[in-house]
Amino acid sequence: MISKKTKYGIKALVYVAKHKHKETVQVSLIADTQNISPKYLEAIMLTLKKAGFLGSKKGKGGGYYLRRPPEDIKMVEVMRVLEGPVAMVPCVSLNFYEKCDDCPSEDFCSVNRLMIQLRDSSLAVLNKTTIADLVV
Amino acid sequence: MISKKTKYGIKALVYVAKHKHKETVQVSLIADTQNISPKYLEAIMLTLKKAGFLGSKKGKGGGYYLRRPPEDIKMVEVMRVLEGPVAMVPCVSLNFYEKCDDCPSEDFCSVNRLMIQLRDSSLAVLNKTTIADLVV
DNA sequence: TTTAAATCCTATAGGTATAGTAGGATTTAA
DNA sequence: TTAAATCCTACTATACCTATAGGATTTAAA
Repeated sequence: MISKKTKYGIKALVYVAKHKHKETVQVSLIADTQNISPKYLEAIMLTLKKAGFLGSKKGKGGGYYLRRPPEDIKMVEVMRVLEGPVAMVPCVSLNFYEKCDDCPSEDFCSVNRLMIQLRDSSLAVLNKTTIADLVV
Repeated sequence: MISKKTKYGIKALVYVAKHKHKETVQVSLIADTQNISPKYLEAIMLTLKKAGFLGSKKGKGGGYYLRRPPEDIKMVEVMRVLEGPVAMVPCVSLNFYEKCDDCPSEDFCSVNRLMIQLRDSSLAVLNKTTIADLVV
């Protein structure tokens, strides 16, 4: 299960992507139309900005805009920023690798190989899908 | 990320599957060899028993055994029992469906379609893999 | 110059799930 | 009778999620 943070973040990115390049979109507008808690969404937008997906303009008439063309933003990047690793165990994560405390060797771990397959099947989807694909 | 419960549960099933049919395997042995907290594993084994994967024998010389041939136990069943839904959002779950509070319509939800693709790619892996495949 | 609108930032709280632990009840082979 | 094993209930500690609160800062426009 993905977190609401991830779900909200994707919805917000798609919403912003529907607007013209550099046209600012306010958090309050996104929150209203997408049924998201405004303050919570604020924090999510900050995260997406720090990750480089969004730019912002402060003050009256300000808001957020996409910094990259939507067709260039792969969902795998978005997921890693919002949700974390694509892999379901740290020991098969490409970007967030960690050794398991309980496994003496990954080569002989029964779970390991299954998780690699799941990771790769998810990566295939997330690598070929972009924000532009989610804009209807 | 899957829970340790799921990881431990899979390892335990695979461990039991390596033994002869109806030969009992003790929780303490699995816990020792797989580096799992014995009491925690106890609870997991109970879950797997109630789900029909394992049978048990109480008392001295007792333990757990597989109730079904390992090549008949699909990983998708195991995952659903231990981890819950395969889908990453309830609104695309086949076995644990729930409507989203925030979405007025699933047809127009940008997240929905991506999550269906992720679900199906995971299902493809989990449907074709069995416990027997994880036994080396 | 003032005001309102907007992002930005920190701290905190409440709820829930995870990963156990504790202690005993029950069953069974030897 | 004893020891070994599953079975069962209840509890705890920690971390994470989902916000909320309150303000600081910046900016356009009146």
